[in-house]
Amino acid sequence: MYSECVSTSERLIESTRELLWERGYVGTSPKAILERAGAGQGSMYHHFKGKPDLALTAIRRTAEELRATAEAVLAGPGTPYERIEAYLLRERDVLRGCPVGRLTMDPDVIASPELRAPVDETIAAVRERIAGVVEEGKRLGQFAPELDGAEIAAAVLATVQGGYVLARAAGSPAAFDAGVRGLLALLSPRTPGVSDQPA
Amino acid sequence: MYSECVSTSERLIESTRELLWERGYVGTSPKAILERAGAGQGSMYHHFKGKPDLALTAIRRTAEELRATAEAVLAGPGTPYERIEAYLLRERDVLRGCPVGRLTMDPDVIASPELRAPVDETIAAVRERIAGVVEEGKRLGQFAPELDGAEIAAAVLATVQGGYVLARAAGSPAAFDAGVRGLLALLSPRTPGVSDQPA
DNA sequence: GTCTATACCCAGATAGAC
DNA sequence: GTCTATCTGGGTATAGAC
Repeated sequence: MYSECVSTSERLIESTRELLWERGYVGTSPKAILERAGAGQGSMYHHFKGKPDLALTAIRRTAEELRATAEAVLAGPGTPYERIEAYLLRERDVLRGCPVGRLTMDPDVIASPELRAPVDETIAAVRERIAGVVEEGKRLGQFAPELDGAEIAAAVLATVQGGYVLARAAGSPAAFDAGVRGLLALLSPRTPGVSDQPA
Repeated sequence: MYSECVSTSERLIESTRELLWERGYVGTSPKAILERAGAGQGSMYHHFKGKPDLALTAIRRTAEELRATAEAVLAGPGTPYERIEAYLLRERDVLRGCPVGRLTMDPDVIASPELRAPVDETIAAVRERIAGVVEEGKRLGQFAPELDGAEIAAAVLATVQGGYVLARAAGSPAAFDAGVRGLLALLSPRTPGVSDQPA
């Protein structure tokens, strides 16, 4: 219920973001959005051309937010391994899943190039960012030189996205954590030159 | 269009399986099922109590099939690493995603213990099966003894499920393949006692 | 068993009053 | 800008004829 904040159009966007996260695109009706935003039909069609237009605005904002969050962790302090570790271990509302990744299971989103674009671009950007960190780690001797940065990045991102699937299937975040620990164990720097176990 | 095969109830189930895979539970209407099955309203409500009942039957069958497919590969010939490799590299219609995993993004499936149960059980079973293979590999010295079978299994399954997400976001199977190759590189047997590069 | 008819509410959008 | 009709079609289910 965003009834008490800022402009009507803002409340519509934020309500849509929530509902897209909770129920996806096909599962979200204009009516549900309006109820949550505390607005009437007219407001929505005044500010937006329709459901796809409003959803596009909401998706773009969510995508941008996710990108910024990932960037903050991946550009943070620490060795490459530590930054990837921080990305994987970052606090998440695991059972809610990824607000961007879940859209890939939405037939109407995938069918619309416009709606899919922000999803695609965001995931690609994060992937490239992680790949860069891995390459950096290779130069520092923290990762084996035969590893491919882009492939490891894909595995890291996939573990996160797939972790959500396992967790939601089981109704518990435990499976997500297990997958992350498994990947970190495999990724753990072998060259004892740079330790990931300080103190 | 299952109009030409077996019984009406069978056509209803198969049509539902297809639509659940393509569009998920909230995106699948009884009407669409009936059209694809070439049946009328009456047939559906004669054989099933309603949409949830029919969906449950369809989900159970899909789940059982997936379990059998995974079992066939994981119980196949080869070393533990080779069997996990075979599982990861097995032919998949990547852009269609996982017919079981996709259901975890469906709010109505997650909200219904009955519908979620087969999804949960199937994923848990495959996970345990993979964990067993990893433990076997540890005993053979193919995997490092400090690895946790259950965690590696979660990472393997998550890489597959997440790989679908990356691929669908990009509109190309390449990202799935990259993630799998990345994981296999990390998983690659280090102890040269057992080689994964024959010939 | 299968069909059509009917019901009722919701999805998505438009029109026009305030 | 926002509201309340109003509209057309679809989602989901029931009733009852064949």
